Amino acid sequence: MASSPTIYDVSRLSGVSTATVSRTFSEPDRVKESTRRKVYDAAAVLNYSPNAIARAMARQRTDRIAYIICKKGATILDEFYAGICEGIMRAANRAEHQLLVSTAEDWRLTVSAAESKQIEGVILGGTAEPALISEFQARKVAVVLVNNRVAGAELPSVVADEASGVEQVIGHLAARGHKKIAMLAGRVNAYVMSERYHAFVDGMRSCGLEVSPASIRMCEANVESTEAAAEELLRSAEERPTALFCINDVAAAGAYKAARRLGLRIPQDLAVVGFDDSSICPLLEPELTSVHVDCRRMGELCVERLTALLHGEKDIELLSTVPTELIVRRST
Amino acid sequence: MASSPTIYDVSRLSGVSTATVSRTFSEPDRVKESTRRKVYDAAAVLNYSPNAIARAMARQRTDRIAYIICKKGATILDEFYAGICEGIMRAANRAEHQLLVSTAEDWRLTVSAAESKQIEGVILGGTAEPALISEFQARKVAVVLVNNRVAGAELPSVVADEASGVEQVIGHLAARGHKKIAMLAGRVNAYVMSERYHAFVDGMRSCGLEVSPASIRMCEANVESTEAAAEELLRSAEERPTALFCINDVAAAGAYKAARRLGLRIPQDLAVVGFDDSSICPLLEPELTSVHVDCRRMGELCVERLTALLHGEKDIELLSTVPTELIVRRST
DNA sequence: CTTAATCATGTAAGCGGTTACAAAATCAAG
DNA sequence: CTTGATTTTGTAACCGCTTACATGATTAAG
Repeated sequence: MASSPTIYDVSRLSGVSTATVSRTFSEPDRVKESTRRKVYDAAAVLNYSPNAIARAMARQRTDRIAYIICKKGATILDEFYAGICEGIMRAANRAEHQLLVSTAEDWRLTVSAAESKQIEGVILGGTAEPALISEFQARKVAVVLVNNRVAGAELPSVVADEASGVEQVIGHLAARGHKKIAMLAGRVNAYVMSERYHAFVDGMRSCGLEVSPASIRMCEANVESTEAAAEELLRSAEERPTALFCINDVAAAGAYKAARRLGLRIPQDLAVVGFDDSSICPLLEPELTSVHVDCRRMGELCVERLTALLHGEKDIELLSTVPTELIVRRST
Repeated sequence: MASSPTIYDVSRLSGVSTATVSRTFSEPDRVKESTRRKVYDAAAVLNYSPNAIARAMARQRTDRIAYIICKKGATILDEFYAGICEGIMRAANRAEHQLLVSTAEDWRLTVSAAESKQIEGVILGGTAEPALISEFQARKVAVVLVNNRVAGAELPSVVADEASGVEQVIGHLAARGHKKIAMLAGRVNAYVMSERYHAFVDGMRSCGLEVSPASIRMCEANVESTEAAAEELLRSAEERPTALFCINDVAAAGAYKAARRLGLRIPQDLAVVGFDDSSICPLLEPELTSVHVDCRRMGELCVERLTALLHGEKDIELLSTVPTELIVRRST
């Protein structure tokens, strides 16, 4: 760290007061053109740049936000949350926010860490514990949810347009003549799960297709579990579904395996659709049709909402929805 | 943020001086048991926790580090770098470091951001520009490299034991009777590329196997490119290789596609091995044999090295290697 | 019971900025 | 050339914590 030049050094060298130097850097318009030049020159000579810590201290404002991923097990490794993180990073950078990233292993710890680190706003990704949320609110930390909603709480949420995504899927399959469409509903996240589930049921109904209870299978969101569930589903004699809508791409990979084991060809015997359009889609064979979710955009929106909250703006949109788009590939 | 309680409030309520309160929180042993209790009690009543910013200001030490991913295009979305990030996050948390994550789109910006944000140490992931590194060094910011090495620079590097991983691959294939082993060398990262390449050549030699120039194909590290390259490689009549060592798992997925197109069965007609043991391995059909790299551990080691540097320790290990392990699955 | 050494605590001066307030400079109009 | 309004600059008091140094309390040794 050595001893970097301070505002005093710049003040001395440029011959103006420290107040003026300070103003030159934080509100350049409030200082006369000629002095501004002098200050900039001196700063350049000294290689000075303002100390963000001292500034935060004096301003009583840190411009610091955090992104906390609330999901057991996977964290930033989850491609979806990483995509959101990416968007948050970019936007935070532009808005000159400092970004701290962490996971919510233990919400007590998380809160106290946030407290001592003087975080002003927090973006909670995934299924945030209500206790965590209210703890933040009690401490006047601005909160934005992403990929989640909490009924009643007056919190801005950023989500994907799950309903539209699911509709597109069903529309696409129906247009291809599929009537028996089943759903493989891996348990990913309470909010997402529920959205996609209801959208599926509604979508089927509005297309005049039947939803038998047997056509929806719940399971864990890993390959083994989804493979087993898919196999059961495809085996259930009666009338084997001709298309399978999977709650996410990993579940679809499980379905692929089950299909292969049962000797079903994709897409001839069975159409498969995933969700998220993650990087595995083009790697699978055949390439997987999936619903694209612009998670970077979601991250950016989070920062926008948070910034609005921090600026005390009124009438902040409480629900921001990012469009989804079906990417048709060779699995349908 | 409201106005949180300060050390003065605690001082007043507990009846001791601010200095004692401060000591109670930063060096509890230097204060008598009974007063310590009083202070803790008062702090609990007020719900006080020390302000990290003020502390950093007074101590002239921020305990703040950054992880900068130096890779065009992909960033935290790259599973490998995300894994490292995960490890860094955990370790930084334990060491009570604040962690800032960013990408090095433009190294000038990156440096100046780091400067004003008072970062004490930085972990550079991937191929860091030499200019970036020396700029940090000039500013007395501790630097640790991960997944990269720079000749001559006296910087701690954390890498995976690529050589051993490649050896295990070749040993495994040789033991299964493969003689014609080819390499699909997608360009991932200068350091990694070069390590795996040389390890391949050396490993083949030491197993007494021949490396023809035609048996190594270079290409970009995406599916399309690797698929095309693999197809060419497998078509080159002469003597078709019976095993394919791919520089990473994505490249292996490309090889899968090429094999399928050519009607080659995996593993009967062609064995395929990847590298990184990423989450796609168990999703592919057949499941992909790959070299596991413990990237979380790499992240943790980075923080350990960085902490050592910051503590001014001497004799810091300049090269830390994380073991790799071949995970045999059904593709070989 | 001193005296010196040790331990525990208090006083107050920073750390590097910001900003309320006051003073000085500049400008426009009479 | 005044006068008042406006712009620009300076002075100095914080922001919340740490820590060098001084002081008071305690303990061990003589």
